[in-house]
Amino acid sequence: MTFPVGEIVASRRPHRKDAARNFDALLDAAREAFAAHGADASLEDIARRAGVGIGTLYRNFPTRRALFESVYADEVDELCRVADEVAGLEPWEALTTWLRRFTEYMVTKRAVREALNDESEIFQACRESMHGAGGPLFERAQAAGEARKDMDFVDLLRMVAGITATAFDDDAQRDRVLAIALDGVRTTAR
Amino acid sequence: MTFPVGEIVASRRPHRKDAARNFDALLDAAREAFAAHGADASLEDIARRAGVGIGTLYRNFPTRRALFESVYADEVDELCRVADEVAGLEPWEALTTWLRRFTEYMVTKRAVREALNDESEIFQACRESMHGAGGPLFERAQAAGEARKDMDFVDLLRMVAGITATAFDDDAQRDRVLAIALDGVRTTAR
DNA sequence: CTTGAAGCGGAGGTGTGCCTCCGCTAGAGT
DNA sequence: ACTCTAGCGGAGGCACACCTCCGCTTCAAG
Repeated sequence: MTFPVGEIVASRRPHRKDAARNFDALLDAAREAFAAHGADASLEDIARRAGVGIGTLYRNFPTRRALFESVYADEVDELCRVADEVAGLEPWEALTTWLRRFTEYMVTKRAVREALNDESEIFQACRESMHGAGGPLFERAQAAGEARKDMDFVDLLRMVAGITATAFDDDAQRDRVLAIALDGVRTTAR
Repeated sequence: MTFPVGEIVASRRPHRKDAARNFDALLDAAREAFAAHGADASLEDIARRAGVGIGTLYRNFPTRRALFESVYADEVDELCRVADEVAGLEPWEALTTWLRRFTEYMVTKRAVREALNDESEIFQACRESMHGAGGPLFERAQAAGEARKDMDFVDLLRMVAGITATAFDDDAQRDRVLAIALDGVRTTAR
């Protein structure tokens, strides 16, 4: 089941044309900055890259946390949408396709984790939302005898998250390593 | 084969008693700080925790990089020693035992990676040294038919490194996930 | 015990990021 | 076209980390 976390962000988007444009530019710049510099990207730098003044950043996102949450919620929303899209594929195929998209999401997630030590409301909602979206894919694979039964969805996400967070020599190596680990998941059901 | 990277650090250790004590305290404090705060741990904070003035830190480690390298080299040295110790165990057992120690080392490594974008001499030496130590363990497991042959030692390290770098709910979960991924490595040789 | 030099520590100058505040700009409703 | 208000931007005060420099301390060799 998909829960529209993204709407939380959408509802904060200003109505005036210029303001809305700035809002979007800030989110984009922030996503990039978090991917590149992690949790301690400079807010002033984000504003600069978005082509707006620092004041505008603070008006839209009063705290550092608010900015993180918005970028994060946006990403989760996209992830839920993908889960719906792959619903028609074969069980194992659907799961791995979704996991591939999940790895991209992890770039943002890592920065958020770093920044938000304690659990915020949105963070909690996103977690639930994501589990609601991806969990069934995994359970379907288990039911089809394609995934081992002595692990749960959280274990799987942690594994994939970890592997894709490291620096690899090239994409080929990352895919190879991920495939090997997934072989462990596929190992005849126990 | 073990290459004594640690001696590079040992050779920099001052001779005077108080100076040597400070040197050690700084390395300890730095290791802790890097583990806790990553690459951007405050040098002033490290000096404070070590109970020395900031000047003393800079005398021993003129640049941020020098401090990172020393902590890192120390850790690698330890890792090489462990590789020798497990040489007597069964192939698979030896490999996994060493990998367990490797996961601890990763905490330091991650901070170093963050800090040292470009490749330094010591960094290179450490990599070689570590491969010299751990590589044979993996090859022995491959030869014994305990590890798949369509991956190399670097792939394995990346996988383990990634998995152990993520935050887990508890140690049990981390061990479980790591075991599953290693099942993928063990999968009947191809 | 004496003494010289190796080593100590932290004050202080510089840079950078955080966040607030307020005079100015430009969109939207009439 | 006019207005009025939501929204803009960036100057500036504060905090903190980096790194240098130099007068004081303490080790250890003779």
